[in-house]
Amino acid sequence: MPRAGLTRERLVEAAASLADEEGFEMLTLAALARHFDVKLASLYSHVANIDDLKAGIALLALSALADRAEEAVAGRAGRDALVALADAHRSFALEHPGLFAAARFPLDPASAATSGGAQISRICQAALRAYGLSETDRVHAVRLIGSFFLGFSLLESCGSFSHSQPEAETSWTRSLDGFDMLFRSWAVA
Amino acid sequence: MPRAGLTRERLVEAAASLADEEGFEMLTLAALARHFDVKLASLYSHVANIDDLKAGIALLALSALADRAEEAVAGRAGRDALVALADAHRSFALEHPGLFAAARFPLDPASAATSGGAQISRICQAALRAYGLSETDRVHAVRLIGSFFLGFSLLESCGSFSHSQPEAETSWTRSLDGFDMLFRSWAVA
DNA sequence: GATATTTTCCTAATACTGTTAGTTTTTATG
DNA sequence: CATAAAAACTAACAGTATTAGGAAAATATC
Repeated sequence: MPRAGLTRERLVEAAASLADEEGFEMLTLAALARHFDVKLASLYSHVANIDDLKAGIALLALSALADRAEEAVAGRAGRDALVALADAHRSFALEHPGLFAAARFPLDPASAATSGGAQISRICQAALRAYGLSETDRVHAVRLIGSFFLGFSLLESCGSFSHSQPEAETSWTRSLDGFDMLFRSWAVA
Repeated sequence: MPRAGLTRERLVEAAASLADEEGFEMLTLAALARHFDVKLASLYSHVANIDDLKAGIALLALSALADRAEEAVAGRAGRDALVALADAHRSFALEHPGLFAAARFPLDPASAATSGGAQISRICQAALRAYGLSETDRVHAVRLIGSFFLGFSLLESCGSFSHSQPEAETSWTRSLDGFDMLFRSWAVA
């Protein structure tokens, strides 16, 4: 029998696609093996176990989100940068629910520190620079919008907003306008 | 052999405790059966399957959170009500991580509509009444703070804030002060 | 109180998933 | 070509969820 040509990278990428299609919770080594038409135990030459695979997807997801965020804020400042950053997060969550879920898989501190997560934090910091906030207020602002992006995306994608008027979209832009105003009011003289 | 005296209610409550101790993801029918010193299959006289059990925990969690929220806002208005409501959410998330996770288990529309979730939404609406917002702005405000409460609690409990200064607590109160200011600026004349 | 009935709990069996150990087969290297 | 390394396999085991059907306890009925 010819070899399947498996690779840790190919496995992680295929698993990421499966997660987007079927849900990160539904992801299973057995399903991944079936996808490559390979026996389940064969995967263990490339990943240590299922948590290792999931950590790989998490890193991929954080990296992809960081790329989007970086491109979104490039050449923008102030309100424009804030809105672009926000939309990058939200569209990522809506287009890649599996990756978005994977991004919250718990990582060991070492991987976390060098992951796209830390990168995203820096990008957010930079995106808010034009507001001229103090050091600590910029941290508060990053945590505020990060929490909001995450919470809103979660609630929207599980349908929490779909049974009341108005559209989720409207609340999104209204909130972002509010944050813009708030951060301008936080600005130091 | 004497009977164990199982009940759907006892099962759901014990499972909720297990979820708080070991994590909602780690919850298993087998572990629950061991807890009651009963065979696994015996549980099926009281719950339909594991999703049914999880849905039961979700309803319990939403109801418990609604109770906390209701008590928190009682007799308070404006900023006081907002902060009390926020702290009720955050303390619930920190004290009951398993229940907090369970509260996001997907429910069928029928259960969801009569669950504590809908109740919490109404409590939030009421808590913001003193700001004198328009109908739609009150919906936006509820969605905004709901997203923030959820996102912040998630990030805090997975340690996202613990590797940078200042304390998460500080960002929490700073953000709530910001929301108070924002909603006052949204108020109609 | 004896009998019938319902409910609870059990045993047994099946189907998945994840994991490890050890073996064969392919590929790369000298 | 011979040999070593890596990839994929077979086989086995443990854990979880689920269903079917049986025994026994609690409950209802006469």
